[in-house]
Amino acid sequence: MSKKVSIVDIANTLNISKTTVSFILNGRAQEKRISEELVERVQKLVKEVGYKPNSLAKSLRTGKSNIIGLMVEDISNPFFASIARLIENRAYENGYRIIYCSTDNDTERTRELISMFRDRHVDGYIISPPEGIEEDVKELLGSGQPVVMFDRYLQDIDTDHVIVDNAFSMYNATQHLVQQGYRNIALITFSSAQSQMMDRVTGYKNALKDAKLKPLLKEIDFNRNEALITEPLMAFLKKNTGIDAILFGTDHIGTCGLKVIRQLGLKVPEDVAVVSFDDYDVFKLHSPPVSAIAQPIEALADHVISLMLKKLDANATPTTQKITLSTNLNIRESSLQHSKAVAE
Amino acid sequence: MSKKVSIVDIANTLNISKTTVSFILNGRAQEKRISEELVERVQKLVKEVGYKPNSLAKSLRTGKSNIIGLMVEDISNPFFASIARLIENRAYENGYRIIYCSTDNDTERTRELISMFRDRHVDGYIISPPEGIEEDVKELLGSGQPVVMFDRYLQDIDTDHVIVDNAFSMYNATQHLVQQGYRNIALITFSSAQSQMMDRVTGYKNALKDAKLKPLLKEIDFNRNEALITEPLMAFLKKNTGIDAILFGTDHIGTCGLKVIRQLGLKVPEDVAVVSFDDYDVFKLHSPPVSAIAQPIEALADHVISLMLKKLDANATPTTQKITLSTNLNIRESSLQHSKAVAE
DNA sequence: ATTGCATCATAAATCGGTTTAGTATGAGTA
DNA sequence: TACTCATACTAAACCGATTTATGATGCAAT
Repeated sequence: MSKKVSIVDIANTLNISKTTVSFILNGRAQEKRISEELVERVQKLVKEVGYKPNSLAKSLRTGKSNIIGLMVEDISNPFFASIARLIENRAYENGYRIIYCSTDNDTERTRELISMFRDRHVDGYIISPPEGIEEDVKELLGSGQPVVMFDRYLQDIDTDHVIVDNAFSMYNATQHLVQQGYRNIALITFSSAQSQMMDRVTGYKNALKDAKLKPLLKEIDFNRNEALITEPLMAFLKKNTGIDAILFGTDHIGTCGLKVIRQLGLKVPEDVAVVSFDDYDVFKLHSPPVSAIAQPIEALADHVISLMLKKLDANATPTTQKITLSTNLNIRESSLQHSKAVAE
Repeated sequence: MSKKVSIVDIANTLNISKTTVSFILNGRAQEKRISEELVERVQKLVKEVGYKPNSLAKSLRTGKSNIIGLMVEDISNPFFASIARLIENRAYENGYRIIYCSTDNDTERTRELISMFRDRHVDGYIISPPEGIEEDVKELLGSGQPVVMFDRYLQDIDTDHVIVDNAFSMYNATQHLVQQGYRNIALITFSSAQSQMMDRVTGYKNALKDAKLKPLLKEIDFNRNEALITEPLMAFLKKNTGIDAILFGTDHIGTCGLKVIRQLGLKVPEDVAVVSFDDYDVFKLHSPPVSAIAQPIEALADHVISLMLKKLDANATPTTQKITLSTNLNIRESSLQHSKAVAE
C-alpha cells in the first residue's frame, strides 16, 4: 500500500529542488555544474529507497516512450511468433520495449491498433501491413514517425522494409518440382493483394511459363477458423485429381494442406509432391519430411530492428532502406522424384 | 506535422473551459448538469477535428491505463502463443489492450518486466510465473494490483489462477501406456520446480507405483537453444535402450524428442511408444500421429481473462478463485499396442 | 565599492488530461 | 429585501516528470 516515491519526495528528503534531482538522474549533472558531493548524496538516496521515475510522466513531458509497437498478422503463427521473439530480444538489449499486436489482416482493427500505439506515444512502428492501410501509414510518416515494414510492403509508400525474394524463391521451388518430373503443379495460397503473396504467385507462374506448363492456382480466403480453410482446400483437391505436385504459399496453409492430404489418404510424394513456403517443425517432422522454402528468420529480425534503431537515432542521417533477403530451398523427400514420375 | 489537438484547443475553440469538455467526454454531463445544447456542440467539434484524449496524460492523472500486462514463458511456443492470442481478443472486446512479454523463465528478466509493467501503470498482471518471483508478486498483491496466474502457480501465494489437472492428466496418460502393455516407461521433461512440472512428475510416478513399475525420469534444463535440449536427450535415449515408451512433459520437449527419435532411426510405436503433453499440429501430422494430452486452450484463456475482468471491476466483490480444468487424452497410433508388445 | 564571471542550485512553466471546490445567475420563497 | 436553492459552468490544483529562465554566492579585477 505504501505510495510510490516520486521525485518530489527525493527532493524534499534532501532539502533540494526536484530540478536538481532530475538533472542528476538524467546525467546532466556535469553540464549543469552540480557538485560531485550532491550528486553522490542523491544517487545514494535513490538507490536506498528504490526510486524509479514514473515513465508515464516522463513520456508525457518528453514525447518519448522507449516503446516500439510491433504489429504482425497473427502472433500465434510460428513465422511471426519467432520473428517477434527475436525482435523483442534485440530491442530489449537496446533499451527498448516491444508491444505486440495481431492485425488478423483486418484493416479496421489495424487502424485502431495504430491509433492506440500512437496515443501511447510509441517511438516507432514495425508493421507487417494488411491491405488498405496505406492512408494511415502515410499519416504516420507525414508526422515524422519511424516506420519499418517487414514480410511485405505497400506499393505506393516509400518506407524502410525488409522482405525476402518471394518471386525468385517461388520460381526456384517450382522449377525444382519441374525438374523432378512433375507436370501438374498447383499453387495453393491465401487470396491477397499483399506484395509477398503476389510475388509468390508471379514466381510460380513464370516458372511454369518457362517450362511450358499450365498453372493451376487456388486462392483461399484468410480466416482464423481452420475449417474454413480446409474445406475449400479439400474440395479443390477432390476436384482436380490430376495434380501431381502442390506448392503451398505459407506455413499455415501448408499445415492445413497436409491435414487434408492425410484425410484424403494421398501418399506423399507418390500421389502428390509437396513444397511449402516457410519452414518449421511440422514440415521437418512430417513423414516424409516436407520440402520447404526457409526464410532467414534471424537475419530478417536483425535487419528490421537495426533499421528501426537507426531511425530512432537522432544523430543518424535519415535514409530509407529496402532490404531483400534470399531464402533457402530445403529439399526433402516430399518433393523428390519417385518411381511413378520416373516411369512416365 | 500538424500538432495534435488537445482538450484545451477544443475548449478554446468553443470559448468554454476544458473542465466542461472533460466532463462531457467522460459521460458526466448529466451529473454535472451541463446543457444538452453545449454537450452537442462539443461532441460535434470533437468528431469534426478527430480529437482523441492523450491517454498518457489520462493515465498519469487517473492511475488507470486500460492495459493488461501478459507475461508468458515464451511467446514463440505454440501453447503460449495460442493462449496469448485468445486472451488478446477477449481483452480487446472488453476495451482492454494487452502488452505481452516473454519471461524465458528468467527470474531477473521477469523482475524487470514486472517493474516495467508497473511503471507503465498496467491495470492488471497475467503471469505464467518462473521460479523465484514470489517476493515480487507478493509486492504486487500487497499494493493492491490484480494478478492472475495461469499454467502454473506459486505455492505460497494466494492468487487467482487457472491451471489444468496436471497430476491426473499425466497419471492417466501413464496408465494408458501401462494398459497398452508397455513396461519401461520414461518421462522426459524440463527440470523445474514449477508447480505444473512437479505435478506432472507426481502423476507419472503414482501411476507407475500403482502398476508396480519402476519410474525412469530424465530432466533437461530449459534453454532456448534447441541443440542443448536434443543433445542430452539423445544421450539419454542411447544409454537407456530398454525404454519402450516415452512421455514428454511439454510440447516443446516433445517436438525435440521426436526429432531425436527420428535421428536415431527408432520406429514409433514399435521401438518406442510416445505420448506428449500439449497437443498441436506437429503431433497430429506426425506419422504415426502422436498421442497427446490436450489442454483446453480456449477454456483456459477464457477463464483467465474472465477472472481478470472481474478483478478489474470495482463493483465486484473481491475473492480469489483457483480454477482447475481437465485435459483430454487424445489417443493416436503412437501409443497403441503393437504386435511386439502383444507378443510379450 | 562596484562590476564581471564562474559556480551551484532553483522557481516556475509545461506536457494534457481529471477532479475538487467553487462562482455567477436567476427563480422561488419567507 | 434578503435568503435559499438549483442550474450551468469554471478556476485552479493535481498527477510526476523535464526544461527554461533565473537567482544567489563568492572571488578576482577594476
